[in-house]
Amino acid sequence: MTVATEPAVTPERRRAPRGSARQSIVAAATELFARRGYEATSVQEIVAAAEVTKGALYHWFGSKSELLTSIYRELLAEQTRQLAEIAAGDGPVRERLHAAALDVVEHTAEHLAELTVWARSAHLLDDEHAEATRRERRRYHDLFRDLVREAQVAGVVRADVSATVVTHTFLSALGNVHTWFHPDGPLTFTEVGHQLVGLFVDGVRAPAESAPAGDPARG
Amino acid sequence: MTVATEPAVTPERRRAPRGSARQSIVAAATELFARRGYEATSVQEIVAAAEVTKGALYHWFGSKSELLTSIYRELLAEQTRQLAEIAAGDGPVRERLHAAALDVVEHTAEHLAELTVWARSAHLLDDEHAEATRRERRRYHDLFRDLVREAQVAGVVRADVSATVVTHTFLSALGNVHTWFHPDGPLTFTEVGHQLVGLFVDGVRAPAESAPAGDPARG
Amino acid sequence: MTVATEPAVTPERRRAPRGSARQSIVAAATELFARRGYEATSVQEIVAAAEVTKGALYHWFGSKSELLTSIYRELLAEQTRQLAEIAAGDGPVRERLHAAALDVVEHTAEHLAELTVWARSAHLLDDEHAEATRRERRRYHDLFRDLVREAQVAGVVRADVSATVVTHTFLSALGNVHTWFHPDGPLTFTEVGHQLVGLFVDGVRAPAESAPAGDPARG
Amino acid sequence: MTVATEPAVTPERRRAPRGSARQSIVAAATELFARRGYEATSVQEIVAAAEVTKGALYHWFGSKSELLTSIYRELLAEQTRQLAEIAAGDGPVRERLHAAALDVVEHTAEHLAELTVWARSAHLLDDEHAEATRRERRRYHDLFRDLVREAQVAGVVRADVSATVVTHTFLSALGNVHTWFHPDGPLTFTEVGHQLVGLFVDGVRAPAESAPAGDPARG
DNA sequence: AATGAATGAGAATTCATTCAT
DNA sequence: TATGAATGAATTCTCATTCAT
Repeated sequence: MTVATEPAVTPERRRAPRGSARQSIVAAATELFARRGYEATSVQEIVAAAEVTKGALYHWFGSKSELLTSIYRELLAEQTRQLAEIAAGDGPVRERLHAAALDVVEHTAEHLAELTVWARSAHLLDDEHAEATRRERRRYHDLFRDLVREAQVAGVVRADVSATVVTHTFLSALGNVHTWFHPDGPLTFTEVGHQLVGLFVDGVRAPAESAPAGDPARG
Repeated sequence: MTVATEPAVTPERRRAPRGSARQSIVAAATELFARRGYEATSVQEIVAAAEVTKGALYHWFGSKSELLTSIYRELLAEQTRQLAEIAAGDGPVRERLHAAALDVVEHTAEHLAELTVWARSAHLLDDEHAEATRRERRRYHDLFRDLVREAQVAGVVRADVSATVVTHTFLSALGNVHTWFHPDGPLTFTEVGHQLVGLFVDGVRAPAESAPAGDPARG
Repeated sequence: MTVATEPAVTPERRRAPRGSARQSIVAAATELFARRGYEATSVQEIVAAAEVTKGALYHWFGSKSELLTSIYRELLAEQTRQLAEIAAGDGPVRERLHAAALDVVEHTAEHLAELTVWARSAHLLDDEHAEATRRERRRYHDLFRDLVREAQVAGVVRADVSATVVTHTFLSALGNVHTWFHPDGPLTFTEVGHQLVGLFVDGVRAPAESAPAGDPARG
Repeated sequence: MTVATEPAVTPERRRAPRGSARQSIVAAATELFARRGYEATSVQEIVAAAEVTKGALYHWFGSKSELLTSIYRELLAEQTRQLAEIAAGDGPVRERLHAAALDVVEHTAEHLAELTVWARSAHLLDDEHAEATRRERRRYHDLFRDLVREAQVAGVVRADVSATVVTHTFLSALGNVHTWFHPDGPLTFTEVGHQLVGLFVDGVRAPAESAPAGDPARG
């Protein structure tokens, strides 16, 4: 109070525009996590890339895992919003389900890197963070499963396999495209995604053969 | 124990003689990696659980990653052997493909924990180990894909989706059952696995509806 | 806010006006320092508990140590005031000394928590703060010692032990009651305090035995 | 004792003689903790002073607090051993009690620095370490208290003050000599200690005055 | 075939404090 | 009379690995 450290006029700002640190951190972390993996990326590297200090990072995020969680939750929230919108549409359920499936494909394509990181590192999180995310993830899953159920009731989707299994299968087949998809392969991610939806809907069986009784594949 | 890993003629023992430290290490590591993850398990914890010393571990394994790799390669080798045998059988391709699919399910069920570890941690390995495993993994994949191709040629599997995509989809759907399967749920793993094969073969579409022209689900 | 802390006529405000942040800070810090220790309490925790911001704390106190020092100096000032008053009384020295001793007991009982903090953390302070407090503390000590000396001269207190040792012993025995006193034990703090004064005055020797010549305990 | 840390012939030592790291660490830590305080001493400083690496320190001690605890427990064990021996002697209880008191004084004098550290920092320890030490500390206290009780029963020590209070008072008066004793003052520590035992035994009252009825100090 | 003390580099995190507003 | 984002240096601790024995 007795010390007037700074005159009224401040000639120039020291660093970046105020309040932008958080964004830089998220951007840098997303990029680094995606490229090198969560565990292999040190907090030091993140702050260096974001051009902020460690203190700033810990001002915004309580821990490295909270940072990871934050990134994922934003993604998840966006995707959930989209799915909820599609599911609440008023077209026939078959169309809504199909649109939902394609939406998952699109979203996965757009955020392949982040989702890959998540898939590999979620198990490292402490319970606190894991729990919150699990609830949100579950909400997303339930939304999709309810759509599948609606389709089963409407006779559009086979009812001899539980909606839960159908949902998990589809979502995890997509959620792991990162393990084998190569951007420089013959197909774009979206093409692959559409083939995948096709497989999911019709199965691998050649059309000619379609569903004869006593099929051994029915086990 | 029930598996005779030892062919009649073995010129020299491959590795560990009578009940040695090596086995304890592998057992302990498998269990810990599965329970806590590879990165979260320290070498110290492994040797404590295996009741051996660090020196012993480094006597048998050059590094922590070599230990992880060893565990996975043994699994992979066994699975590849079985698949090769099935693929080389002389029944109709449809049956061989189906048997192969069920075999993947069974094997996955038996080694869920180890496979989970692998799925999460493979990306952490140094190039040297990664490369060797990738080659073997690729061999397994190719074996399966060739079977799919054979089935496509025979008109048993639809040919409008690449055999590679079909293979990856099936394998990764199965490879990620660990993310959602709960042993105390209503279905056993094997039941889930069979439903999964069913889905894979016939798709989710309700039979009645089967493949009408101009289906919107066909995009 | 509901409390009118403001007497009608106050020439100038000493410090905090109406229910200000300063009081919340002192209250919160006292409580936290007492419960968790000075070093283990972060400035962040203090401001959270006081429901003010860091800036506010640093507005009122130059540093964390100044905050600690402030708390202690207020206590010390109060106690010194009381002691000075008692010492300056006009009763016989024996009575004044006894009253002083009981006053220490009462005051210690009332401020056990804060005094504990001080005893544990004073050594951490930077020289500047340490010095100021040391002088005041010394003044308090000297006041008590002078009373003891007066009592020695008057033949009320034994003269074969230095007044300084007597003073320190008594004050430090009391100053460390916190290490062993439990509020839920059989005695109240005040009862313990009185026993302590009794011990201090008469010693532990059984009265019957009192002071025979050549007592081995005198060694 | 059973371990001969020093092999007869060692061609050349890389650094210090094998296995000596632990001792260097304890020595360095004791010295630094005593001089600068526990919290103010960093692990870095300890290893620098001990000429070992951080890893070595953490090989021998699980944490900084474990190191502190170890130092104190050794001290406590030694003191307890001595006290037990004295208490179990076969002289009259008055003599044994007196010997015990002097032993505390001697031991405190010898280890003033370490005990000071402990007094100031014990409250920082995590529960695990605190608990173990508390039990041992309690054992020491009980040993002393039992001796006091025995003396009370024998009529050597006044019985109107609980043995527990007597014990605590004496032990904590001594345990806090560090707060006021200056080595360059007029008295040696041992002299002060003996005066203290004298005070403890006979009280501050001048002999002539001894215990008249209705003494106000008895309140 | 194994020991286990020691390494050394680097990890995440904390924290009192500052300062533009 | 505050605010709170940002600092930056220090802190404790971890861990895979080595190596003399």
